[in-house]
Amino acid sequence: METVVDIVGNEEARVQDITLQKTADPVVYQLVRVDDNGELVPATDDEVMAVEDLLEDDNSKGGTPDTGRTLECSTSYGCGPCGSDKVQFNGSEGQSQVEELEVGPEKPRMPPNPAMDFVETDSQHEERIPSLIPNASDDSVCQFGSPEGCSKLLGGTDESKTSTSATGTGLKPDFSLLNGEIQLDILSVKDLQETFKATFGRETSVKDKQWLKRRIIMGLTNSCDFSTTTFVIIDNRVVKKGREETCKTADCPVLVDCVVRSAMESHEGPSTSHDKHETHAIANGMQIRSSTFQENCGSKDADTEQRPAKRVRKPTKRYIEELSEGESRDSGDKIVSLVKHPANDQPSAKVCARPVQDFELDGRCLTRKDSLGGSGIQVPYVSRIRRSRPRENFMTLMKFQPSDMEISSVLEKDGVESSEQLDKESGNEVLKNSLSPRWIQEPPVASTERCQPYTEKKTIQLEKEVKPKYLESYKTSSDDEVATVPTANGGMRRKHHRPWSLSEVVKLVEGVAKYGAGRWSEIKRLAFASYSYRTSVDLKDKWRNLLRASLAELPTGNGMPSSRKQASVPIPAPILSRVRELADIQTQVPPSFSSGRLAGFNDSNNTVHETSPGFL
DNA sequence: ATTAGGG
DNA sequence: CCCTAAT
Repeated sequence: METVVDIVGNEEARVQDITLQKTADPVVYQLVRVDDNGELVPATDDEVMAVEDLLEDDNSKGGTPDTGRTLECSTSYGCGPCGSDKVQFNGSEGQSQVEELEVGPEKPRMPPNPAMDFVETDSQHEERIPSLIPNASDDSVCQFGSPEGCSKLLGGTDESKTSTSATGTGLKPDFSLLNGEIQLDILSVKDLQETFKATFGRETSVKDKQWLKRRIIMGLTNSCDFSTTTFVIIDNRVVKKGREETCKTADCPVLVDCVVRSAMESHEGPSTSHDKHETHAIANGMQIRSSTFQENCGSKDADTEQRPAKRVRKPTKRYIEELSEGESRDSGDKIVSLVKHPANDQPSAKVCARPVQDFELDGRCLTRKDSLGGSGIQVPYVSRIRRSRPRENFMTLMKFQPSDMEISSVLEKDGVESSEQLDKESGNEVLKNSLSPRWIQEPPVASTERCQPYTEKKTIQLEKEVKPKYLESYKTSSDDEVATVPTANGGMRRKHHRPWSLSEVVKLVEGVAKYGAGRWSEIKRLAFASYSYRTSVDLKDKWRNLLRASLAELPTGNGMPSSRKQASVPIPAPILSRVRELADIQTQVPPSFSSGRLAGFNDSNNTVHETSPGFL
């Protein structure tokens, strides 16, 4: 049994590129897996994430961006006669399988571009991606789709196909400059690199003129058609074309080879033909795909390139936008909101507090088609944001850390930072390095490792021990949407009570300290950007409650037990006292009243001061 | 659209 | 939390 992963619709068949695009554009992934029955099954969220992790890891490793890469996954599969697992990724544009099929015929008019050549450059540069792929069991693989602006996606998946729109738009400013390849020939490497940059918006370190030329030409031409690149990962290895050998070796039961190739590559030249074949053979399950691939390219032409035309990479809409506008995030936000997953309600443009974070979020739009066959509904979601219940996690943490000490220390730090930190700790985190499912972090080392020797590529392991149940729970827990429920009187009511986590409370307190009570919208925007739920009204209400709680606590004397309701999340005394202080400050505006205790807070702008520990 | 308050 | 009045 082999597992095949098809990545269709990548703008380019290189993982690296995909990775890059992720940061540059919202990327839409479609992950579909072919199960044992040969049915297309939507990949699970975890699988999608796994793929993302893979990509991210790869990216972080930092290879040369421009070099081709090979994705290799070593997974250990049993040798048994298992059905093949296939996973397909389709670009947003492509409709899953259907799309693939079309591909061949569809593109009669291939541009003459040079194919991309991984091969040329690649071989030297190959790198392995550290990632993962999972286990053999039934589902595993993932596929990445072509990155595209989400907006595009949303708008219509087919844009890409219709070369027109995309192309037409702003992508080509450079074109004029360069008039075709002719000029490219006389350019120096440096110039080519410049051009490359101008064309693709990113630097390249590649010095190979040919390569650069091709890329540039592609970039320019590309607009006209959409590129569907297919990566085929067979077993776990992704190989570029030309690596037949590896493929062959694949038969080794344990070790699987995943071959990734771009569709174009398969067409490539002379030697290619048989390559395809092999690939084909190798991946029994996937015949369809491979065949389709081949078809695609047919004509090639004038290019200096010998290879049949590869599909050209079509710059994504977003990419174009970025080039022209230079603005990165807004589309992302829009998209997100469209999708209804307001990870961040407010762009929080004013604050630079956490641009990076936001960007990360925005930049990634994950969409999955739930339906098989590509006709389905797209279920978009922001990928990496795993929202779990902060509170639970937090509480867990708290168990180990005496609340008072912990909190106070946290408070001592700068407000924002501390709160963010808390967040991370609480598992709300968006950052990838935050706690992620263990299956990603602790890959079960597969027995397959041994087989690896084949290539120099690095292997990645995709963990796929995700169990269905786990997944289920995951899904349910991750819905951070503000689920609303129609009420009898016709209004909408929030479905779930969202207990305030300590971290949220801390944030709120900090926010009040910084911006002042009453400026809820500000606090909301600045301090609660990551909590899309929690409206400014919520903040206000919570503050009110906190205030009450803090006051209730004062009367040391007596009746505390009955009068005071225990909040679901006990608010640490230090925080309550802090609340009190803030309240005092607010009300006692007059500076005249600066007692020693309040000294630090006289100024409303005041950030947390670290003095007087006793204070907190 | 945001706030303050009451329920 | 929701709802509403007042800004």
